[in-house]
Amino acid sequence: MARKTGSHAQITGPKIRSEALRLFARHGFAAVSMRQIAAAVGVQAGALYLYTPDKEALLFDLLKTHMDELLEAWAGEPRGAGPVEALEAFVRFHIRFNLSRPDAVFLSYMELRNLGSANFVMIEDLRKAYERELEEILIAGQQAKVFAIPDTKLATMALIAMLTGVTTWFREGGRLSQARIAAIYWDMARKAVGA
Amino acid sequence: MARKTGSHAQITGPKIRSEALRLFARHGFAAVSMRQIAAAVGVQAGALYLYTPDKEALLFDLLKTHMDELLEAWAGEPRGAGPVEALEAFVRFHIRFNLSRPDAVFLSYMELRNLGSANFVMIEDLRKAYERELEEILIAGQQAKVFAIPDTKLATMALIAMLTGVTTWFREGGRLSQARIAAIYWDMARKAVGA
DNA sequence: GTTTTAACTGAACATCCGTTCAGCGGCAAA
DNA sequence: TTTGCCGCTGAACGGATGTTCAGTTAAAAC
Repeated sequence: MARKTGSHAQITGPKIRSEALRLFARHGFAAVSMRQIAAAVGVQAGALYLYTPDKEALLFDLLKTHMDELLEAWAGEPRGAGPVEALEAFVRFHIRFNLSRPDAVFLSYMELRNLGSANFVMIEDLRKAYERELEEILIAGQQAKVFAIPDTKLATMALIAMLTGVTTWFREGGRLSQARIAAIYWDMARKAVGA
Repeated sequence: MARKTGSHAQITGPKIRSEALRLFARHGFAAVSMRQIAAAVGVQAGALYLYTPDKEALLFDLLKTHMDELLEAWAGEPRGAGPVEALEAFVRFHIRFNLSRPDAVFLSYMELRNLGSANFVMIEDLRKAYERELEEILIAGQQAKVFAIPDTKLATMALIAMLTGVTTWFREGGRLSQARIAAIYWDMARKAVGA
């Protein structure tokens, strides 16, 4: 046997990435074998190597794509005039974006350690760039005296950790809607920075 | 060769747990082999099975011990009279305890998925019990009208995520001392709940 | 000084791992 | 109708995996 009916290159590639993402997020990078991914795609293990040079590159591709999309989406996000409006935009954006990609968020926070050092640094830098976006909002608000923050760096890490945590417990169709959750988190974030 | 000079049972057991904890936290449960743990301990792989029935039981033991110690330490922690004082005690305790055991904290949040369902539920229940401790403080403060929280359950998750996040970036000897960090986080937590 | 026992070795088990590659079937262009 | 090649198979590679166990030795018990 060889290729099944029809041409599949433009289906198989994306499907490998989506199945790998799902499996890595569920069981962890090291716990998922190339054969498991292949089986989920409906293909033999060898075929995966037409789309990725090796297993780590597959993980890196998923993480890099996620971070690129995150930064690009935030860059295209409308935000208000002042620091308070900018912070509200960031809070709502972060929750909305992360809840739309729970698997990728989980991977980004858990599986960085499975990357070689060069790849690790690349993802780490993208993450720092994103954190810097929030910190600049906090610094602007601090200078405009609309925020009261003892340390903008710590506040950045605290807020991001708080917001990202939503992905660990949120379930679609739960007690609260996504909009309600975002409103509550914005309320807490606003108070936390003294605005 | 067999046993080296001296009796080692009371050394080897704890050493297996501490080395396994370190390696699991660094590389992930699935990525660490029994032979790697054995090598770190200074023993052959087969000897590990005198101390644990299998690899998953070793992970479970680490997680269970961590959660037990966490709950026990909090139970023995002095806390003030009112909800505000209790929240301050919780914030400072959580940061101090988690920073003293970064590997175990990391494991607890990342490797639950490698547990069988029975073991998973046990650890999950202990975690819920700990979260409940915080929520009860928030509920008490809400009723006493010293806190202004839209939703105590969400506030619980938000605060714990914020506080636990410290372990992901804190490095001994960094820009800020642990006491200063705890003070800043307490400031933000207090504001976030409207106290 | 002898026996017992606790602590560990080292080899073996079947199975799985990531990765490579010669070959083949189905499709499109000529 | 033939040719060429894209997308994939299926087997194979060396090595690693978790786990078991008969055997061995140092120390403890008598």
